[in-house]
Amino acid sequence: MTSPHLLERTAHAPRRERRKDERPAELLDAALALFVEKGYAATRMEEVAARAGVSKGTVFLYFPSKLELFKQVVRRNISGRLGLWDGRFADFAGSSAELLRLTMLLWWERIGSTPASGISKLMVSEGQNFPEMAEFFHHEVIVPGQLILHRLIERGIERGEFRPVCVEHAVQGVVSVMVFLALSRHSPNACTQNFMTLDPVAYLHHHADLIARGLAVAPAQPKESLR
Amino acid sequence: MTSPHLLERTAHAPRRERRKDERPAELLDAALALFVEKGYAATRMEEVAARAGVSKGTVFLYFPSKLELFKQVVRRNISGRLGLWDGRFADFAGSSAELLRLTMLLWWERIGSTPASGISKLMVSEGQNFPEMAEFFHHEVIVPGQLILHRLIERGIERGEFRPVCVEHAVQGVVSVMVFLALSRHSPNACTQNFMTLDPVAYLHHHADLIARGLAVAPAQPKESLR
DNA sequence: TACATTAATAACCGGCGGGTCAGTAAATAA
DNA sequence: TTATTTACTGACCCGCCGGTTATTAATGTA
Repeated sequence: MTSPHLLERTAHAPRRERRKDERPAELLDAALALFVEKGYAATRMEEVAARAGVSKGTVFLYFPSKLELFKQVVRRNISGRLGLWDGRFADFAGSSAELLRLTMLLWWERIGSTPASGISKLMVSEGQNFPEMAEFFHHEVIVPGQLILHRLIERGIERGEFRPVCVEHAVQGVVSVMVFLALSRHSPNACTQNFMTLDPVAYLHHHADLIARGLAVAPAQPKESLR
Repeated sequence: MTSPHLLERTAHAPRRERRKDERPAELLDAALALFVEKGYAATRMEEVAARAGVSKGTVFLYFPSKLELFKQVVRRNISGRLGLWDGRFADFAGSSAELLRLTMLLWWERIGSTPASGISKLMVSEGQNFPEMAEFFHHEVIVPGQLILHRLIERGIERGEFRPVCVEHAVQGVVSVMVFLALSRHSPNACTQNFMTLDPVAYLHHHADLIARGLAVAPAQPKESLR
């Protein structure tokens, strides 16, 4: 008997297409979706290939290893977009509190609300098992990302808008808000059916207010420093 | 050359010990430690055996499969300890707010502060990939655990201490506090070097206050209902 | 010492999955 | 049309790991 899929295929599409330029992006998108959906270790290279409509061998034609594929995914979806913020800082005229709010909302728009936010969960759950992956993520995302926030807080202090708090702690506070939001979006029914049903944007506004108020130089009553 | 470890072994201990009674507990402890440390999928049965000082075959002598081993770990460390709370409810004389605080602190003492809390993270990160595991955890831990909290909240309402809020939502609020605490303890340097350095007990007291205050029947000003 | 029982072992099996490579066919050139 | 290049394929390799089993030795009994 003749193979049935061959008949089917020849009817409408060539079983082999040569599209060198589009492949990498398609593979990276497929990989991101699967990494977020199933985790790094549990995602098989053949699945990535299948979702991109290609054979397993082709994946290794464009990416030398699974780890390298992951790194490119991170670059494409996170590190590569970190430059967005740099531009905003130089010519921003408003208050640092507004800049902080803008930063958090921009993060949500460009990263948090996209599948890319699933990578955070991935680092939490599998970073331990793949040291090289964790290290890469650290100096490719964590360090530059915190640098952006660091400069933001310092800007506020220098302009006399924020109290001279420990910058590291303040950065920590901002990061934890975003991390928690990212995590909650990618744990379907973790330990209780989706334990964060509230509106993410409202959540961010709320914490932007909270942090800005906590950092503001002597607003109302003397409060403990934000940690 | 003769095998060095053989010489070593014969010097001080029999390479084979028959201790039928102690093995299961030792294996379960080893398994818990490794599951929490490396995750379920990444933990190899041979590692479990090694940590318990036994060969791989012995593990399967006591537990028919990896999944069953996991289930026993959950029973030993979580479900099996859930009965602790039942006793407290019948003869407890104090206020429901105090009972809530007691419940949360007891959770911390018996589960949260022990390695068992790592299982929560495990469910978040791998539940998706192991449906049977997730289902087991759900009706072995989630359901009975939430039932305890459910009865606690209802007790408060019936006694006129709490407002007649949606019980499910209130339960959700309590659970999320404990889940977050458990998660933060088992993500070494996730996305920012240990992003929760504060004292867990203080954290629980703080939220116990917060929730009790939020549930209290008309305390000061009319506030939005706890969600 | 002889023997039975059985806890524990270690060699083994089979499927899976990351990675390889000889070959195939789609584009381009001659 | 023929020849050349190369994007793409799929069969294959091999190490890993969950699970099995034949064998071994520790213990109890007499």
